[in-house]
Amino acid sequence: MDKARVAAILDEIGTLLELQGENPFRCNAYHKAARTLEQLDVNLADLIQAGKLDEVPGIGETLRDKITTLVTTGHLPFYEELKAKFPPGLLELLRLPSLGPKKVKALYEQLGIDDLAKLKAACEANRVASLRGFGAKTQQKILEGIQFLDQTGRRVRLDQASALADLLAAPLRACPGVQRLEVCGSLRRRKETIQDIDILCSSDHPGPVMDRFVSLPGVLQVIAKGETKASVMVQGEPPDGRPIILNADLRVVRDAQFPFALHYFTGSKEHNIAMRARAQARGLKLNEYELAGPGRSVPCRDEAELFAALGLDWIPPELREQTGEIEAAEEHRLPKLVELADIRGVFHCHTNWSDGGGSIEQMAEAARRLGLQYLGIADHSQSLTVANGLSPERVRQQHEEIDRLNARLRGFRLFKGTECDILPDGSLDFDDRLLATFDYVVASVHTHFHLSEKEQTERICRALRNPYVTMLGHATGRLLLKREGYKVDLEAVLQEAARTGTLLEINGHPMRLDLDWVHCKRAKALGVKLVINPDAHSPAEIAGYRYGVDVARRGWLEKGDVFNTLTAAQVAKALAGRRKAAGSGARRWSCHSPRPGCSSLSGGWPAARPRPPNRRRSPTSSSS
DNA sequence: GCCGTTTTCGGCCCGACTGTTTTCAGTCG
Repeated sequence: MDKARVAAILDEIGTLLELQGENPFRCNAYHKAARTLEQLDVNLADLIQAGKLDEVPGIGETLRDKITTLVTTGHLPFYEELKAKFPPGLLELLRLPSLGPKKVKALYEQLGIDDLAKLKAACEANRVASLRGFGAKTQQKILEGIQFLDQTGRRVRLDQASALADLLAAPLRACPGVQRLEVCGSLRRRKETIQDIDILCSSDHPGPVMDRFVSLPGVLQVIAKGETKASVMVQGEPPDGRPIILNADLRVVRDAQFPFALHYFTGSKEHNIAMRARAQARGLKLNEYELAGPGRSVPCRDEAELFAALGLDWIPPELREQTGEIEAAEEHRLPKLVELADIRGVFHCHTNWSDGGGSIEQMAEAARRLGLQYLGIADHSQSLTVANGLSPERVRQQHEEIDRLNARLRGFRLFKGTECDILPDGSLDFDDRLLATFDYVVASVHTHFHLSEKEQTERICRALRNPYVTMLGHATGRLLLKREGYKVDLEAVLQEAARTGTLLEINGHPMRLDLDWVHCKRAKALGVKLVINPDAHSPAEIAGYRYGVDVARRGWLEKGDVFNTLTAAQVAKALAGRRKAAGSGARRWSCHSPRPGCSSLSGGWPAARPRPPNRRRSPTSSSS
């Protein structure tokens, strides 16, 4: 059983124990262990094999044994017995706002309600309001919550939430008396999907900004409104035109409290708990209002001073996941994270030659307007007929057009690429002679998602061994909130990428954001270089690489870890060297030395070990 | 269920808000 599934089961155990009325700290231990496993950047089975699972913080003897049983046998009698005690629909009830384990338990025990349909019927028959601890308002909230769940799955994509948050924040900033205002929470940490928008502002007169907040356009319902805290349900229309509904919270504090509140409401929860513990170890108390000890308060003008007061460098919000950032900040070894402005070009872009919406020239103009120096054109390959994949003949025609454009464009460079399909057996959709005519090759899986993990992993690893493959596109094929990725042993893929010196793509398309930040961290540890691409299918989508930069930052990546922070000249040289080496059978990046300030690998970059020439030809590939 | 400069038992972050209650439990972040 894989890590993600184990984590999901532990989380569910925690919730079931809550429903059973167990000690909340025992329940929390399961939730915490689930989070820890999700963020673990090493292979779980390897950890068990090495007998080191209980060295992971938060995993003791009991959890070690349960996790080991799950991973090795695929079952856990404890979980199955616990689950059998409750009807399956009960967990669904917990997704409703204002319903926690205690209320769900009461509904089940007193009214026999064990799914959303029964709950809705009971509310409509006015049977819920009369229960002890419930009332007319709770009943109404439950009904509204059910309606809300029907409309949305509660989480939305980062780009959608960002757009909505900007719309909410702008008018609040302009409110009289507002001193500082920031969007906090998972949006500030740039998580891939978002459940709530948290807005924090400082003001000596909270009234006007609170009133403005609950009357903003798009507010469907005011869930709560006190003197300094309000919560609303708000509808927005992000750029893609599909309406989304989200919870948005506003907190107002005094300006002197702002840095503490900003830190507190940015999270993550685990990071905050560790910071509180750190304060406590120094005889201080840290909460959303202050850092204080007996009889004294430690004033801080901003977050940097707050971190400094606890002996830490300022930790960028993206790193605040309690995965070692506090220790790194203490030892002054936090990474200097890659920034949006470091990206000088992108490689994975489609044009109207395949399934894109813009011409090559329009794409180049859009890239240039974004301040990029170069753009790689990587249209689909021949077998992806549904996306109008290019035949070898059309590839040659496209190359002629790119040559013509390059002769005309001043101070901007187009690179010839392809997003070449990885066929089910791991061979590529174009033969090596044709592949050799591109500046670079993005190899991607677009079909046969159903293969077993072993087959899929072998398929991808075989593709990476093709010396003409420059980078692996969207490594898991996931579509956020829509489709799970295919089953693949990413650790094996990362190891193969390290061995072959293949770049790994961080797909910045906000619907994908693939690789996950956890795997970025692991890739870096293995010495794999990454490349941030927009997977753009229109000129407007090129800018989407910014979300890939967010993922890279969450994955602790620095400028030197990301291939497309190189200049056009450096990229041209690196790609040419790589192609030449591929032709001679020993692929190796030959390029400049890393720039000062970049984290570097040994020698040029990326440093691949030489490997045997590719002796295979794709059985299904066409000749050129 | 975990953990230990509070160390093998007892603490585990804690404050705002709501709704139901009549002083507080439950939920949320």
